[in-house]
Amino acid sequence: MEELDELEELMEKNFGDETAPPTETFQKKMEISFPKTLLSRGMDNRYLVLAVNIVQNEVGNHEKHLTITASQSLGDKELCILRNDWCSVPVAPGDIIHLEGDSISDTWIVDKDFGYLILYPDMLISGTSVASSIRCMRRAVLSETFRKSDHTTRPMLIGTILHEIFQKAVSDSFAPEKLQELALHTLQETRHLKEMYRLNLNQEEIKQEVEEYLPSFSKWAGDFMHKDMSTDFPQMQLSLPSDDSKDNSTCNVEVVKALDIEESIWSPRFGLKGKIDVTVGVKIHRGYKMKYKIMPLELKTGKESNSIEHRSQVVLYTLLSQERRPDPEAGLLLYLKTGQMYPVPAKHLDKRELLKLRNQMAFSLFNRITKSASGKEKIQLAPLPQIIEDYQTCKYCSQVDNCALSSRAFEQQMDDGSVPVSMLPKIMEETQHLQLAHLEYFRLWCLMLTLETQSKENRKNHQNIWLIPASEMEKSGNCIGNLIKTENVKTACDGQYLHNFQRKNGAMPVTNLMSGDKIILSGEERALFVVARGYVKKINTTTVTCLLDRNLSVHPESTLFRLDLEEKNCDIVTPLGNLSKLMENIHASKRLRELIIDLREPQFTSYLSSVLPHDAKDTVACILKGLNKPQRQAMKKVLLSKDYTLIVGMPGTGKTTTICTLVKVRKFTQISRNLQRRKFADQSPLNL
DNA sequence: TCTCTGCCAAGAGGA
Repeated sequence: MEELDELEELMEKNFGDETAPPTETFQKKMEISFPKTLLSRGMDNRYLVLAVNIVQNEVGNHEKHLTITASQSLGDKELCILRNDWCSVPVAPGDIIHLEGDSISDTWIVDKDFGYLILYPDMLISGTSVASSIRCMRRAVLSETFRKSDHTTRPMLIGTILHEIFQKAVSDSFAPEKLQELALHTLQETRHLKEMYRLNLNQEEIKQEVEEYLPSFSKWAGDFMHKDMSTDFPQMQLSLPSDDSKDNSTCNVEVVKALDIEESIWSPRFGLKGKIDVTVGVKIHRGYKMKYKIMPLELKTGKESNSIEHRSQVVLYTLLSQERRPDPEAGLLLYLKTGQMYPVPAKHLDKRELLKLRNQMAFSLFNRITKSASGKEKIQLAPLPQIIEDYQTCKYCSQVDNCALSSRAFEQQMDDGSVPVSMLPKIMEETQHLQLAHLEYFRLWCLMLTLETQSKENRKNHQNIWLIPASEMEKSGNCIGNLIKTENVKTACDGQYLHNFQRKNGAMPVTNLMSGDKIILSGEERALFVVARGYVKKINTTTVTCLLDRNLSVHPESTLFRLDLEEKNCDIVTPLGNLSKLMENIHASKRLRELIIDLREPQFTSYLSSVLPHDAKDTVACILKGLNKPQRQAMKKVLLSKDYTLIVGMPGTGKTTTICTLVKVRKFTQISRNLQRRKFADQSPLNL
């Protein structure tokens, strides 16, 4: 019932009359769906949009006027005027927004030169996602929705390995013999070896390809890393927004040191998140002037494209950086193949356009359900961003299958001309293996899973970390604030650090936190939130021990930390990914579709002897001894099964026991089969 | 009001 109410509220929110003034009931609803504490002023301001009006100004241009409030009572209203392209932001009454810029006498103005509006700022979207939306918004939205357990490719693996080598070298040395050593070491790591095995790649071949990059690493270090004579750094064209316009735009860039690698930043100010490859301290020499900046350095191992996507990623990282330190105003883009480095100034125009893309994406991801235009109460998935007509982009798109599938399942039956005719053949080609029943199944379960997330959306808690002080959150039992580090940080293993914390004054508060809980660690200060993530290892009345993914010994002893439970959100990423996989044009999926959608009856073999090896019989009989008759019958059925067997039973009738036994039997028969195979191999002349 | 289920993550490169 409660979920239905929430759903109705949602509908109301999406389809309320945009221009109507907020009525009493509307305000009441808003109070229910957005707890008052989530509105705030200041740096992390959160405004609730009460009304949206399109207004024509004196010059005849359109403006969007938002009536907004950040006050608890919703009574204290302010005005936000959106000009120029900002008019296109899909903002509606009931939305939460964040505003950057200045407000003069309770009026905010966001135009092409000043200010930003961030829609649903607590929805954090990754920088790479936003950058990928430049070419195709639909692809960006689809890859957030169907995050397939995508297979790594060879170039990706090499990219990952090279990133790691560079990141190690930057805090160690770029001397050729050192690089060689770091490369060898990295190539030997189990996770990389596993990937090579999966991709059926030759280790020596990968090693060779990796080694080809190393001279460029050294060249880059020679060109840009700190040295005594600061005269021969390569010339670069870079002017920062804060530079004097009369100044020469040519400068020398000197990388003084690396401050962090893989720095993970969440920015609820810009609604973004991401990981910065390398955070570097840079001296910019211009004539006799010098500026010191801490900038993001983004590494790329592929073609030296200096593409808009790559540059945008850097611009977005300059926004993330502002969570932790002063505005870097620019970032660096380094192509590891050649050692060529490009400076990327973060201009207002670029930031504005990227944040507008982020808003569009946030809109699509937030409003996933709509009422159908024709049917009165019919609930359905909201339309995805439109299909683009760019054969080149689609050719290399990792989401073509989901794109075509969604088009067939959701769009083509609407027949509203939203699908470009020229793309129809491609869509048919991608989906010709699916029958109507399959599309119907896909449509139904996409909707059901999406409805499930929407009904649970409000329970997400991580915005509490930046919107609610620890002292307040502690009352819920899911947070502990006012913590300081005690003892030294111990390295548990690669990328796992053991930390001890104690209350600065007094004992631990009453808490629900237990050993094994997933937690987010932040500084009590704004600049340090989500500084690490990990698990509670041990907790008692005085000390909490955590295993974290970052070493916090770099922070001063006096730093105050808070620890928040990372609540499990409703995760439909996996089920949606599976749903997408079920529709793939591969044999395994075809078989599963037959069984699951077409309801083909499962098949069984007739004799156990054909599934159990001869010499395994006694042992299997022995394993089965502990089971009762119905359990043994179930086991037999499972062993004879070619497709699947459903075991149905009341609680406590022993389904789990049966499954455990099944695992034992499978394991044993596997061993016994392998032994047989080995015997055969030993006898064969090839000696496999 | 509590239980259960699906969860490591943002980016690795391609044009």
